[in-house]
Amino acid sequence: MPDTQENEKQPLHKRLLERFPVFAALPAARLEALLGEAQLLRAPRGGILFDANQPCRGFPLLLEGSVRVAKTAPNGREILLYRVEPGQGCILSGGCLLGHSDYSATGIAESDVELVAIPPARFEELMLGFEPFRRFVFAMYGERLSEMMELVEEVAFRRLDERLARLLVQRGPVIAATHQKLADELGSVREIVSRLLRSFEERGWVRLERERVTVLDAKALSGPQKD
Amino acid sequence: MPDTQENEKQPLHKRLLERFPVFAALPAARLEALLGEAQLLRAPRGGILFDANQPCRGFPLLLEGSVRVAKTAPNGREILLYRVEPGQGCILSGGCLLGHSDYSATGIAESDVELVAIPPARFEELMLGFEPFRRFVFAMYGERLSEMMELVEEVAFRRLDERLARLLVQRGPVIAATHQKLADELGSVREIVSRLLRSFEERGWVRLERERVTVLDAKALSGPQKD
DNA sequence: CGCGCTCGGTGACCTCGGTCACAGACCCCG
DNA sequence: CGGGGTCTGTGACCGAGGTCACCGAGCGCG
Repeated sequence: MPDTQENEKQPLHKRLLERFPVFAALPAARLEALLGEAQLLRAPRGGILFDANQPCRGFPLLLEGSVRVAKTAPNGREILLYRVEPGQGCILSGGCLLGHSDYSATGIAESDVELVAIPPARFEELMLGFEPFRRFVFAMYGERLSEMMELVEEVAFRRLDERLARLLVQRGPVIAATHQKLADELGSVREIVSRLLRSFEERGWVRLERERVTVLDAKALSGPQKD
Repeated sequence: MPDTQENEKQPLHKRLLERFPVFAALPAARLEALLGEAQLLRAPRGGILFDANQPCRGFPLLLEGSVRVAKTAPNGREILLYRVEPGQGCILSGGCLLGHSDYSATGIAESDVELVAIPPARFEELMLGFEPFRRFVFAMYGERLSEMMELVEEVAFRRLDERLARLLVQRGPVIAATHQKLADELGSVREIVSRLLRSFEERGWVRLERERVTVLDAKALSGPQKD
């Protein structure tokens, strides 16, 4: 089946399927047509993919890299809402394609990013006529929604040390990030994060180096923060 | 109970269309079939419609009353995520129907509630074959999602006095609720809400009576809270 | 090498919001 | 009318976390 007619398309075709197995069920002809109209976009690390109050021009499917979707406060503080990873689409775009409103958050490339943007008309058509894709998009919505609800709960009720600890644990044994970046995930400020990290270090739970945090005792970090 | 169905069905048919005009486009036969399988449910004020970690048995369309969807913290504090009003469906249910996960929040009837529950199979079928409904559900998702994102921002960055003030303004000139209930919307506690309300009253922005807050100066409330 | 930048550490200080403990105030109802 | 619930007002206290100011350590680079 894989007859190459155009040099560029075939690898893309493959990569898309790799990241989005849902398209395997799409008849070859339609997939071909889809890829013909979709554009492959790249953005460098730090590039702004979308911003509050911008319309959007296509539904993005992420192939490579990761996108940070965050809210920014007037005073410069930020909070991470969620990350878009390869194999996921950006849900916000979906909402704004299907509907009405503009983006209400900012999307920044955390690393160099490659994505396929499906033009609105094609997206509509897919949603309409390709059930697996619809299911895929729906599942994503559902997931994001409950993530957001979790996040609300966390921000409303959990203390910052707990939240930081959880962040460290779930982001693996070695985190390469400045304290500022960690603060920007939590919606806090650098000094506080530094302070807490320091206190974790004093208890032997982590090791601190420049731009790097190493988790030494995940269990203690996960446990209750009383002292 | 379901042998009076003939009597019940006709008004129900009408009421559903009234609240959910989207069904006007559904062929009469299919609507008939749908209503045949759907159940009309009622719950008294205060009834728990769903709870964290419960599966769900149908997609609810709210006809009457309002449902409070909230997260509860172990220590008893609560925060309102959103309200479901007549003419809306409960989005969480959608996610959990289409997918996987259980509820991650609690739904409580704020007043006596009437809803039509569409069984999963019918819901699937509607989503699949009835484009306006699909669009309706999608739009709801998008809307809730951005509401949740707003809420995250608000909880993370706004002070409680601002949030309370906004709540009062947007809930109309007269709010009939205990301070405790207001606190439960904001994710705070009674004493603090009382304190803030008192301070609003001292500035002449509201009038306080038992179980009632009257907004006197919406503009001042909306304005910056500095002083 | 020395300059300048980014990153991290720290202490003083403040404020918002939560906690506790009560005391009236209001209200329904027996 | 009296008494027990619910609602609200309040004061003392405290702790988490934000703000400010500043410094020093590491690092890249001409």
